Amino acid sequence: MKTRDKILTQSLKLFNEKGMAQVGVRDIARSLGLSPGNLSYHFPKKEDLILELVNRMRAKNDAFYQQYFAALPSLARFMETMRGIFFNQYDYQGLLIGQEEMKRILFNEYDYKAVEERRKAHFRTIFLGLAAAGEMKLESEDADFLVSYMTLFGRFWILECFVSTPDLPKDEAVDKYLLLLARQMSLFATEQGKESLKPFFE
Amino acid sequence: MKTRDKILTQSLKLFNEKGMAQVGVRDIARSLGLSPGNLSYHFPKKEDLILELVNRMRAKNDAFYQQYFAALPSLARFMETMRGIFFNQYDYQGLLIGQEEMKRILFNEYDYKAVEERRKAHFRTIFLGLAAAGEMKLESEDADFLVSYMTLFGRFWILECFVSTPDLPKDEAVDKYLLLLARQMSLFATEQGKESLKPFFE
DNA sequence: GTCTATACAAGGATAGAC
DNA sequence: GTCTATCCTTGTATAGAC
Repeated sequence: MKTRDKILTQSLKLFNEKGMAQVGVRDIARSLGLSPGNLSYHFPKKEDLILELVNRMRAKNDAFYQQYFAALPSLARFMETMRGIFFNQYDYQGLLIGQEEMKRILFNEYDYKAVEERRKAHFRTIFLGLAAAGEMKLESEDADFLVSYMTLFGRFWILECFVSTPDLPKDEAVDKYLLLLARQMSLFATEQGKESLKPFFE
Repeated sequence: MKTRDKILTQSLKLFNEKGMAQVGVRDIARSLGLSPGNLSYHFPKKEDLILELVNRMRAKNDAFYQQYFAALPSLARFMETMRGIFFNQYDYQGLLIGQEEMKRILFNEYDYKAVEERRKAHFRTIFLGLAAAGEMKLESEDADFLVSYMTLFGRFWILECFVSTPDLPKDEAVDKYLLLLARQMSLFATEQGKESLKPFFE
């Protein structure tokens, strides 16, 4: 394993354990038996390290969405997709919980407005697809409402999880919030859609 | 105005503008024409300053809830209460956006598990009261579901707001998320309850 | 009680030797 | 690619003036 990869793996581990702000570059270097300067060689700024981790997390999330769009839409497949994403978010929890630092870093790096627009359009496509497939019944402004719900819930379920129940194991945590998501979806599901959601209520 | 109050007011202003982590004790002192040591006299640790601000925010929130419980429950009055609280949260945005630091500070200071339990019980009381008053129709696990929704939404609407639309003015921001809340409530509202919610859809 | 001056430790970052 | 030495900023603490 290359030093660069070792640094990334170890950093994520430490960030997940103590939070990004609580882990210094010296901590990371020491825990790998490297000099702080060496770490600076691979990642000039702590920010560069974090950004690389963010990109890896995003790549995995994107893969899940691509998988979803590769076959016919159903609420069951939507929920499976979100399950994969929730687990992925859990694995990168350290990045998602340091909101403040994250926000600053991402705002500098990306055109964040465009990213947000894509994010919204993305979910809108998913929900309209589910309606077209007969899984959901969406009237006038229901799609907008669900998109707003999903962007907030999909981003902050993990923060809520670690704030309100810090000791909940990974599987239980994901199941708990997937169940909440399924309940919300079922409020707009057709009979067919409710059938599709059944496995998530057991 | 006493120095102590000046410090609190100015700190909140700076925290709201740049975030807690980006504002140092020296920044606060300089912007008030004080020495850093003087600030240390009034608040030995930055944490003490933040905790005092948190307590002020909580006191205001509590006042809104007390007002709600002082009269008969209705969805209209519930929404009015949340409006007051949302505005208050907006005014203290700097505290609520620095999640990571906040979490660490609060976990050290309070029995956070107990606080979370009270928070949940609190919303449960509100929703069961609304059901008893004929404003909502709650079946088997609907109350649990709404409590989970409300704790997450009530805590993170403001983060979502500043992440996804950083430039939205205060009034529009609060209206936007109150509307989302009203939509969610209306999914469980009786005819009477829907009537009560009408003003929030205009 | 209120404030200034100052010192110290820890963190991010960089320059330059090997 | 790796290391040492060094700089600057930040949170924190304290001695001592008024």
